Amino acid sequence: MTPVNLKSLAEELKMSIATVSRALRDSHEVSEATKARVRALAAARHYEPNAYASSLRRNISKTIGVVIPKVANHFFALAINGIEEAARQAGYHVLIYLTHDDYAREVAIVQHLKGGRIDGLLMSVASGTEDFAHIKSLQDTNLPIVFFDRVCAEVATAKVTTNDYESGYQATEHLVQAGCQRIAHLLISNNLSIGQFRQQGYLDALRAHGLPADPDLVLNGVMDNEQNLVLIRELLQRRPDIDGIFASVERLAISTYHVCRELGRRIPEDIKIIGFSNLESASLLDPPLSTITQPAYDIGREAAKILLRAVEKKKPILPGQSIVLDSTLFERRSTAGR
Amino acid sequence: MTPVNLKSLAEELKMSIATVSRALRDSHEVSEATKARVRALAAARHYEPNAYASSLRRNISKTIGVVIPKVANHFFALAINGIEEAARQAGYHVLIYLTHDDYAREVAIVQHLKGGRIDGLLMSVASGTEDFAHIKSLQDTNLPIVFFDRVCAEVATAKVTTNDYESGYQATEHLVQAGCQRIAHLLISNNLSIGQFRQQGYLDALRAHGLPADPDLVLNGVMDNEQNLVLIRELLQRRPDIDGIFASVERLAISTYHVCRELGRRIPEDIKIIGFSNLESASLLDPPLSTITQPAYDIGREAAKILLRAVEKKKPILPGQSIVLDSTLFERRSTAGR
DNA sequence: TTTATTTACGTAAACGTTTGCAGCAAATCG
DNA sequence: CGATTTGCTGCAAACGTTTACGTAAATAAA
Repeated sequence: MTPVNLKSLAEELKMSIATVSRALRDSHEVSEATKARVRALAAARHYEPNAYASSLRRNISKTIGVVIPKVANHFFALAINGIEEAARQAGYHVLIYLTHDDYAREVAIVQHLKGGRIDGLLMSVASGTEDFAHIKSLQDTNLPIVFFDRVCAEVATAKVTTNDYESGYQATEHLVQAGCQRIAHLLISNNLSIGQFRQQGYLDALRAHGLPADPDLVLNGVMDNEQNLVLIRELLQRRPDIDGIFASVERLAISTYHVCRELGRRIPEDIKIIGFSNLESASLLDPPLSTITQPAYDIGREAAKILLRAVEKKKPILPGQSIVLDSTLFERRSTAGR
Repeated sequence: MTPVNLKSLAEELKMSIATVSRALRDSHEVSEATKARVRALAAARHYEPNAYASSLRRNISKTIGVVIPKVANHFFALAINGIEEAARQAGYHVLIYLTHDDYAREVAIVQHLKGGRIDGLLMSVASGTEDFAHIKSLQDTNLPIVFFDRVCAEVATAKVTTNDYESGYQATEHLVQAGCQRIAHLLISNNLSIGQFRQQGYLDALRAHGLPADPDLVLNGVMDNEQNLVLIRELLQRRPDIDGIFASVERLAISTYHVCRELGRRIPEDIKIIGFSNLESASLLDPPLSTITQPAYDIGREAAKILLRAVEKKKPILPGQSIVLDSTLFERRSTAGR
């Protein structure tokens, strides 16, 4: 089967390649009559322009990259959903890369992206990432970057986040008002900025309500879920006075449920739990889990919009374009008052 | 900043572009000495080959496409995870497209992919798709395609699925053995082949255990979740004799939980439920949900492997390469016997 | 020594598209 | 009526890479 490209169309129409190209791009330099002829044949032959030739020539790929830690996670899945929606509307394609929260993988991926494959990048950094040279170096190639959720403070660009400090404060206050006196905070990898904000909200809420801030009650989770089960079990056994748990990460809330079941701690009678989560089934858990839920879809969509706007206008992205969206606290039985 | 490409490297090294290119591709036509020099400079300049120029020239993009209905769904999220893993290992990139189970979108996406942007396609068809001309037409361009989970029988290629018939049979039998006499089957869009297989397994299991097959007990769900709640409520009210539910789709199982809660039906005392699901938190639901769980990650990975093997060897994919993986039945309290 | 073979590199033509420039007719203006 | 503009089209050069082919020198074979 002879390939269908500008050349073959031009030959069949007995005009030059240039005219065919212009006609298809709806250039004003082409008469309506020839445009119609060209379009008709292009449609008949199911012509699709070669994306790579076009990208090479125009130095524009109509593709954005998304680098995230994982996809099997409601938050990121919803975010991708929003990103894909915004990209599709703008006629962009979406390349996806998973770091699995591994610094080395993140570096390799970012380096690879310098090949000019994408016009812009959306990123949520790996929890293990402490050095940002790879990202800065990518930005130096004039590639627009927008961070979402797990942002990187050292890189000057727009960030789309949620009100993590306030959410941490609210969650803690919610537990206090439900009657908790000893509230633990479970978070992951405190070098992530969001973890720090939530932790600060937690601390300030404790202080505001006259509760002591006990470092022993702050647990830094790890990547491995089995290990987290052990850590949480140790914590609950070492400190039987804990009567409230604020989990900054969905996984840790789930793990806490498992440990409580194992140890025979009743939720919410013995211990109350609230966690960051985008679980659809939170209300069906036993007991229904109180959550702080981030607007994940909107985060993805807004981040993509900012990025695409910059890409289209070829303007640099300024930190001033950052957006902070509000999370929502859903009160359910896991924090029911006495 | 002057661009770093083969030309600039060649100039600096005072050799031809061809030699630089060959050196970087480790061609045997280049001496080790010059290879070393080239590699050193390339590394120093952080050279990354232009992906589009390379793709254009070699007619190979090192990119595969993934077209799925949605991503905010455990099954597909895990599948993507497997796909990305296999792709990364083989040095491939992953473009993602969501159809939202919309036929028109699927057609548009597939048509768009004819631009030569990808070397191969992984696909799980939209539930609304009944005509497969768009897919066949894409396959006619010699693009290798592998289906997974929601396959398309009309297109001759490899498919990666689970043992849906057996799973439907087992799930139904499991309910029978737990004491159910009137078992309903909730599925979505019966034109999907997987739905048909599961339905057949359901019917055969009923017959094998001497239970009548009542068409009134088979509910075809729709896209809209709110609407499904209404349908399920109607069914349970119209047929109070229903004492078992086999949900072919995770969402329908969740909706059933909500309806049961609303109607005051106790699970598992009044009604037992088992559903296809990849919910990590199934065991934490109230009550824990018995599930048939598909090996989603493996499905994605195996599908990607088949595809990539064909892409690399430039060989067509034969239906004979299809794989059927086994799902696992997890027995939990929602189907506890009397 | 002559001839064949190997090694290492350069030349230049592709891949399909976009676009500055030129050309050429018809239309408009001075 | 000549000069200029306007509308449409073609020519050809890019974009950065890969690779068939050519070639010169070095080595091996005769």
